Amino acid sequence: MTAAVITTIIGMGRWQPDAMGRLQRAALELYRDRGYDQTTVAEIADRAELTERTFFRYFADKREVLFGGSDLLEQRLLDALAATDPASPPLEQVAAALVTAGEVFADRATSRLRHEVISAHAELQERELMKLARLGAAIADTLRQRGVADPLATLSAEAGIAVFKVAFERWIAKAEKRSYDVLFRDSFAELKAAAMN
Amino acid sequence: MTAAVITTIIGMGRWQPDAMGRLQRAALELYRDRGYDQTTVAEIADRAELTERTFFRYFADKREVLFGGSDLLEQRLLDALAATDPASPPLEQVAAALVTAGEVFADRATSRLRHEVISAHAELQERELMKLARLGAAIADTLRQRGVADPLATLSAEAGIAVFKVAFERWIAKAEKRSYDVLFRDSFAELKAAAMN
DNA sequence: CGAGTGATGTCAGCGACTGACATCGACCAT
DNA sequence: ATGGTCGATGTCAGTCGCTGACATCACTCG
Repeated sequence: MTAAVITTIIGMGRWQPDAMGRLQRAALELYRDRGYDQTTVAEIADRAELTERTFFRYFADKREVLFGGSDLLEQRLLDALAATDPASPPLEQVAAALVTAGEVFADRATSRLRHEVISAHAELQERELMKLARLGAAIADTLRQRGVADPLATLSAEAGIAVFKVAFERWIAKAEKRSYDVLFRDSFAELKAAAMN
Repeated sequence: MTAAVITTIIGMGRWQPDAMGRLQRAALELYRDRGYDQTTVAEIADRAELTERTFFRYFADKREVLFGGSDLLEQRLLDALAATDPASPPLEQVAAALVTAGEVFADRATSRLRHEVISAHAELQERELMKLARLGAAIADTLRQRGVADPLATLSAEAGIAVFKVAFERWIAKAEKRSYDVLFRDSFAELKAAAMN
């Protein structure tokens, strides 16, 4: 392990370092430049100086290469949720956790580029929706473990995800300057206002 | 056209009638019995006494064959939304429309079967999430056309969809006897309560 | 020094999906 | 009636996503 780290740092091992990262960058560039469906996995692998077979060892399919960060987001989110006051209203717990989890986002320009690529292709949107749904399910699970009954647990999780989607879209909108947490809190306040009638 | 209808009714045309319906039924049965990924499109086509090529003329891909009703749902939903009071709070408009749109659901047993098949396969869940996302986008568009500003329009649509998902899942839960509209209204009330803190 | 390991490559194959073209009853105009 | 058009289907060949089985070979460790 130590030796592996050293060869990674020095970059003189049998293989060039960071194969996964090379694949991710190659894919993002090609998807951006030629479009998702005009790009073959073989081309991605070529650009990363690897083979198609190796691509599929790192990523389950052609879409997954764009969603490397979602495990990290989920972990951060669940940690943040665990740190909230279990006595506070569930929706407030979820909102607080979603604010905290925003720390893991890459810089705005990168997030914007990635989101543009995803928005341009239905298959990629489907995968993104799936990641968010998993996130919602994980939140709901945690709430249930904390004693929140259904349907409140599921509803709080789903509503939180809805606010998250809106806040994230606002955050990467052109010319938007406000920070993610400001936008999230604003969107959350708007949801509460909308629900009070 | 008249002749086409007659041959369809009598069923003596050059081809057996209702090719699309035969494909849908064959697919649902095979997905249920052998699982989605153990079923090939060629097998579905065979059971429907058609060819693979014809399958792909009716459905864009192997998943889409399970989602024939979603255009109808969207149409019904937008009609219902147009019929609500534009002066009422947007979230109330959305909720009212989602109650009405529930009329298009097939009987509970069929919905349950279809949902079981979908729940068993991630690829199918992705497609379902995409359909719901499109529904949400259509709702938000209509609200904006009616003068509702963003982010309120998007938030109302997304929150409505969240309630819909929860209500639908409850509706098809084992042993559930209450009607969809009762469950929707109950879930909606729960969301409002959750947001009032 | 030899055995084992792990990241990668090679190869063959299946199945989803597509474009181009063929078929052939039904329908229509003359 | 006759010929021409049309529309739903079939045939065929090909590309690409994805997988299992097996090979390679620098590196590591005993």
